[in-house]
Amino acid sequence: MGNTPNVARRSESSRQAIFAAARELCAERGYGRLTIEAIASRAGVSKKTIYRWWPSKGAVILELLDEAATMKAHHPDTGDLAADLRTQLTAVIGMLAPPQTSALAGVIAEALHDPALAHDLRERLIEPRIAEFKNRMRQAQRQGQLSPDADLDVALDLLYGPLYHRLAFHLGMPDPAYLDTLIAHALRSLSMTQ
Amino acid sequence: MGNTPNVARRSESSRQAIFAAARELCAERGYGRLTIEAIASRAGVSKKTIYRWWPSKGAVILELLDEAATMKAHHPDTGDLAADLRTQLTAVIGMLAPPQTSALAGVIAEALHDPALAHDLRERLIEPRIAEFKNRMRQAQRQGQLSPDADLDVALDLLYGPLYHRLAFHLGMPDPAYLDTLIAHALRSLSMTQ
Amino acid sequence: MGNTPNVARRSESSRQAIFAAARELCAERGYGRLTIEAIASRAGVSKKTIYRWWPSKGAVILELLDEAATMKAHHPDTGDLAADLRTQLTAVIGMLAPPQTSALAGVIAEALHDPALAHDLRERLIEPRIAEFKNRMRQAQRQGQLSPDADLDVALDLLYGPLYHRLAFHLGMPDPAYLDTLIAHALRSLSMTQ
Amino acid sequence: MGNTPNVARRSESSRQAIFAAARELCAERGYGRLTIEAIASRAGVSKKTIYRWWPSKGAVILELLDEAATMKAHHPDTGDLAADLRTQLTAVIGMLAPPQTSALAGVIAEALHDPALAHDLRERLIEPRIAEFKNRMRQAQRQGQLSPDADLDVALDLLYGPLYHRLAFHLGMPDPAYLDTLIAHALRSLSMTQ
DNA sequence: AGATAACCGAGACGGTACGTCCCGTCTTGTA
DNA sequence: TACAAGACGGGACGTACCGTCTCGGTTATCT
Repeated sequence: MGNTPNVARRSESSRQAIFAAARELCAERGYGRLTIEAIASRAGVSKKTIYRWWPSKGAVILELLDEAATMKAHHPDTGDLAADLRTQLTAVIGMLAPPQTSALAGVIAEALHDPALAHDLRERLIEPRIAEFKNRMRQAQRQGQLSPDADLDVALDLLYGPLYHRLAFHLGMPDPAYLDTLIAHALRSLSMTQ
Repeated sequence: MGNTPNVARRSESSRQAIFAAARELCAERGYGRLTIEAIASRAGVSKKTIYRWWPSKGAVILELLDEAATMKAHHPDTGDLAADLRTQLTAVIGMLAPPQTSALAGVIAEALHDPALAHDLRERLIEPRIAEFKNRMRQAQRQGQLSPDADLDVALDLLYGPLYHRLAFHLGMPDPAYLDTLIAHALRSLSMTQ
Repeated sequence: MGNTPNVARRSESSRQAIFAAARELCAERGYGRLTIEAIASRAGVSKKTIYRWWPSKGAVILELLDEAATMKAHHPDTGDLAADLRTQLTAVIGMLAPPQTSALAGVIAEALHDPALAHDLRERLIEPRIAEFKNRMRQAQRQGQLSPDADLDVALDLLYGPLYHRLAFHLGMPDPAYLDTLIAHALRSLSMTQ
Repeated sequence: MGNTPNVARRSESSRQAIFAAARELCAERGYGRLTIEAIASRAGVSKKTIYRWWPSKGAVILELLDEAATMKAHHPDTGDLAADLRTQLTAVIGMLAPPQTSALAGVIAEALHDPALAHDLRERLIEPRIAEFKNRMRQAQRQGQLSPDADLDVALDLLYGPLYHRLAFHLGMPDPAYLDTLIAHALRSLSMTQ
């Protein structure tokens, strides 16, 4: 009574084994063929252990992506907005790369019919990155590289939209030259006063 | 003269019953909970009949969408480009509407891990519509509403991209006012000389 | 208008093709894996044509066996009863030979759960042969090789029983020496007066 | 001390439910119309649970028969060989009774095209009973009721053969009087010196 | 220094759907 | 009208995973 409650005595080694297995299997078979059973088996872990900590395979992958994402610096600020955007967009393109085996593309697909996963995806993975993006854009506004009037929601849509449009219909990711063209169009339209 | 071959031929009534069942079930349960078994059962059709003509539920939905799409006129040409784009984009937004039960969103999700479906989705549904879009844009160029130099691939990315970006992360579809803002930005940047 | 009615215009060539296909497939895959579809396909015949003339695959095989059986002389009468029985039993053993691919064994198995087939099997194939057997035995009685009191039903049971008992439990068919032993026991007990 | 291994173990209640369902359904519909699906459904068990432990419906029925058989005393020894044989044969006749719904007849039929099942049928069900039969016969030899020279394989064939011959061709099982006649013939021929 | 309670592996379990096979019926044109 | 071709509704097959559930065993705090 009145004593400290048990903290979760979660096994970190199991957690890492699960992530490693999930990453490997996703790369080998693609997200669609990935199963909890296979992850458990490959990780040498009981299925129960996975279900104890995550509600679905999407949640495992989401946490894995989140962990990977937070390990990297994001939205570099070299002072050159267009160059920094190119760097960042190229990184995202790399993560969506072959849609078959891209963990991120898999989670996006699953989230389309799983509202709980969609919620977590937006809240834990996407919105923090959107905030970072807007911070970088505001910094550009302060530095006079972008009009102070620029609508940052529009900026997000114009810059990131093409990637997901192309992902959705397998139109191929933009090559570097075309990416520059896109960035140029977006920045140009954002910097014009209405 | 050139008469019908000696084969038992496909039942049109089964085909329509399958489409009707698929449409209903997708609306009721969402694409993710849709199963071939349920479609067959609701349509009063054997599973074999579905598998005889389509390789997966995605292919059924794709053909259904294609049939629905070709029944409607597309990319209206009222002479007012921005208005016509608003009309068209609003129609697409309507099809993606609640991602849970949108047949189109479901096919997009499935195509992310099914290359064969992805191929058909692009070839049968998307590319013809992209061609229509570009025709409309070329018409606008002829009419002087759009710079003759405008890059139509960029146009596609800037105008449609935001929809799929928002779909992917459940950011909510653009409302009419914001849609106009997007269209304005896109057209503005396209019409500037490089 | 009082003209002659159409007699059944059954195609004899189809009938023979069906029998040939059935025989081959039964030998190749065994009776258990034999299907009407495969017979039709191999025979170059429509399934409908098979169903028009036979109610089941068992009936096809039964007719095939009947046709084969009636082409051979049965129950030879060389004057030596034991030798003739040995000849006849050896022929039957040959027909039951590898139970997997024996058409006769297959029909027997199927008749165990198909009363209509069982009826036809008994009536068309078995009872005529039982009658022949009894005729031969009666001839032996007339010739003094068998007691006139011998119970021919018992004779049938004692002589043929061992084959089916061994068939049922895969105990291996009697070899020639053992077959002679069986015949000797049977005839001895039949010839004793009670 | 040699304790239980660290594994989830088989559910005895499921096993009994499966046997009960199989028994009932076999009696209701006959072995031929018996399906794994129906057994699973009636037993309130998943199909996988059946397939986990048995390779086919024949194997389920075989184990069920084995279990039932080992629960009863066999080959009684009252000192009267003919009477004991009559008792035993009558029991077997009862198990083969209506071929449609006899589980034993069903397994025999299936074993005719399933070598693995045939193997198990012989090894687990039949050979132990043959051994019991021979023990009883040897006891009779010791007690002077049967010639010490009697060939026990022949005895088996002559006594049990008629049952399976009659089963195979739906000739009707022997009635008690005829059964006595058969036993008398068999024992007589076995007890004669060669 | 136990006690004890959560975690862990293993994997059986009731389910649902899969995609396939074959059934027996039917439809369509040809001969 | 018999036939080949083969689509059809139906039902069972055997498999794959789902998410839940016991089972013993192993930790790792908390008395």
